[in-house]
Amino acid sequence: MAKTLEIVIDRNSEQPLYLQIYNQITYNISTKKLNKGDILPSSRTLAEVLNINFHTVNQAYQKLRTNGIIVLGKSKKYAIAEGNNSEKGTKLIEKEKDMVNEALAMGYTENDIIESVKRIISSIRSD
Amino acid sequence: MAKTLEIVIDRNSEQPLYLQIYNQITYNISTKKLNKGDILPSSRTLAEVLNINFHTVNQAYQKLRTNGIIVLGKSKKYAIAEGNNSEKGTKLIEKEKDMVNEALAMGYTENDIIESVKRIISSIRSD
DNA sequence: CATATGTTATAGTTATTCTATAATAATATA
DNA sequence: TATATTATTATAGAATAACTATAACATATG
Repeated sequence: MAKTLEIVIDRNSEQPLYLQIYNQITYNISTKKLNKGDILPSSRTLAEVLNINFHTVNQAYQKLRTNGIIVLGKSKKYAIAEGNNSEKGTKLIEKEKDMVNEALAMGYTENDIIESVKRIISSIRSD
Repeated sequence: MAKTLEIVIDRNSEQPLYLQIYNQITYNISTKKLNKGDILPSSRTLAEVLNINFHTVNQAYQKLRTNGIIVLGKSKKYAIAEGNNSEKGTKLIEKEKDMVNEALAMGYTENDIIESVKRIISSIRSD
């Protein structure tokens, strides 16, 4: 069952719990701690581990599913998607736009932003 | 007073009103529709134009101020900040990380992401 | 059959967001 | 000086989102 999935939730974060789960699962995927085909723990199991309600985990799973990041097998278990889902990214583009605008308004130059993104990608790659 | 500030709010958006205002002001700045030193409309005035409560506008202004994007002059009016505020960006980096992780998990390659950011920057520059 | 799973439904609580008023202090303006 | 405009603070309430608690159902697994 599921690799040991490292998720830490912070109840004092301004970020909703379900988004914390969502983001940390994408992190686990991009750092190859989770790989294509890997099975996720059931929402009830993960909820118990994290000491939260299973509906909250479900909310994260639904968002991952909507974005094509995980898929439900006929075994009724969620797994990391095999395929590419680059067509699903309209909301992602919107987020990128907001992020870029914010950075520019803060005084970052175009180069600053690109270098920053490159640095982030490298640091993720080395995790 | 204040350049004609183009802000459109969408009450059906999933994004809170104050964030819509925040994001659109950063957009106006990065597209040079607002420039350093330009004065923003008072929170009451903008609230009336947008047909929302002035506290909501205030929330956006406070966030802009916290991020060093606008400053309050002794005239009691908010203006676009003159200086660079690149040191304020720790939350921005967190957002970038989440964005990059999400993109990687969706199947974007590193190059996809960088190209996407470059494309967004270009499109903003040409607005 | 018994268990584990996702899904749906209902209900309630808590937190966030948005609104509505009012008051105060500081600045600008007539 | 007096009036108006501004940000700020303080309350309070309404509306929405997030989180929790149970229960029930269908399906797949062992």
